Amino acid sequence: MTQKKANARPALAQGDSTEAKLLDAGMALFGELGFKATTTRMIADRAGANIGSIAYYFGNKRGLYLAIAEHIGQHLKEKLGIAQLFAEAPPADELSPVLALELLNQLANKMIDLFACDREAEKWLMVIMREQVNPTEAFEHLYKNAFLQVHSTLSFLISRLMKRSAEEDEVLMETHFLVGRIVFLLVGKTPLLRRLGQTGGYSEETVVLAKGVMARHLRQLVN
Amino acid sequence: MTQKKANARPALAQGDSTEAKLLDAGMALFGELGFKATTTRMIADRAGANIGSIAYYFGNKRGLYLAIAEHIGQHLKEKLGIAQLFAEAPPADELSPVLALELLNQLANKMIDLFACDREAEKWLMVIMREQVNPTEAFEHLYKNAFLQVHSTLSFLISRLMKRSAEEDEVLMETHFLVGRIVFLLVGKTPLLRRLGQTGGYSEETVVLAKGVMARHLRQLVN
DNA sequence: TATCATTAATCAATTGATTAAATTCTGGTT
DNA sequence: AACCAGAATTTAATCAATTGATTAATGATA
Repeated sequence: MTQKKANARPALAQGDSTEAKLLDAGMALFGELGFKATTTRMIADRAGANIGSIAYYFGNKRGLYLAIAEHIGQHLKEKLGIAQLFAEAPPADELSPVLALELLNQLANKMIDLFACDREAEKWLMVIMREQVNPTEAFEHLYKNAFLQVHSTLSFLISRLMKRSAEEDEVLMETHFLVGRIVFLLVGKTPLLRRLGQTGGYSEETVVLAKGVMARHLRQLVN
Repeated sequence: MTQKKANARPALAQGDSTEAKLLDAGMALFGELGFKATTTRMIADRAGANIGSIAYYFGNKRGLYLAIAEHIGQHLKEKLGIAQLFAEAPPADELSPVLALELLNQLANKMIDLFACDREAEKWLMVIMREQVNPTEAFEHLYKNAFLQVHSTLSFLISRLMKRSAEEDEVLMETHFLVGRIVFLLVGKTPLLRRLGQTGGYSEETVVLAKGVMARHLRQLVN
């Protein structure tokens, strides 16, 4: 029996506590290697902690994974600032196509920066993506708190742009295609860098190019 | 020492031989679960073969994986019929934008069918994608014989469409965005089906919709 | 002192690999 | 056809290494 703390974890493990270091290490490793290929020893080593501490704080390996999934939704929303986006915008029913395009461009650019450049976010973005491809226990949470948040925000803006209803399949498909283009900057990073003759990571010019091409695509949604 | 056959395998293991069944089973499992999460016992069970036969035919688990990677390039080229595409087309330097658009639409539609509907191809498509995300020994082969084949064919057609050089970064980015949209039909299948309120797989109408939206996007490349 | 936290050691289960024996297949000879 | 020797293939059992989990002892903290 583990009498330990089990539940009732302090709101959001902060700083350099063992618990926080395990979450960070796990996020990086699960994102890079996936759940099965990541061993508890790797996590403990990377966190500079003992293997036993995983059980102490999270029950077991899967418990740590689920705890990580719960954090990711917050990370994503903070990074993209979806909340602020609407705070400054007018009420939904009087959002002009012009302003919708402007907001859509802002959000797309933020997403491109995140998926293409943010070396730290890269890790947990991959956790989200892996979970969409091979859903496990954590899928529901990540879908609802991460994927759907972004997807529905985008489809709302696109619906205003196209002067359609946000529930139409065509709007959803456009949204999915939009997300696919950006996601593939991360998922297909290795082959694209090859194609571009670059090494290491995307150059500043490449990111600008991606945003430019994306902006043109978005503009053409209005017609 | 294993004096067995080692190299010199009969061109392409056919039919219901143990070797072919191991390749099939491995393709499905590696594609679904990834290399690490797939055990040799799973493969043997699914193939209705003995665990030892993996070593007998392929040396070890990794050998089977690499053998599978070598088959995938052929599968892909057959399914997309890239060879035929150009057999019927005029020489490269006199390919009009109109015809390029037509060929591009054909290829894109074939890819959509493959990524969205082909339950059998789904497995080894995922092997290709996994390898682009987390390159291993098999990356070089799959990139050169699968990914690059498709990517360079698409970028050539797009370059004709945009009246640009096929080496320009903007053409490569358009190509990558095109591939990303289609790949995400597979990678993001679970969340998109949710969004569309469908279960199981894409409906016929959804596939038609995807092709229609894609066709509009391609048309807009001409401007 | 009593709770919280960390550590090292150990356990059972799983995994990829190996082996030797058993079985099937093949070509050549009578 | 019948037979057989040798190769090819399949099988069951076993091995060492790795893995997630557990435990009891120790250290730190309030």
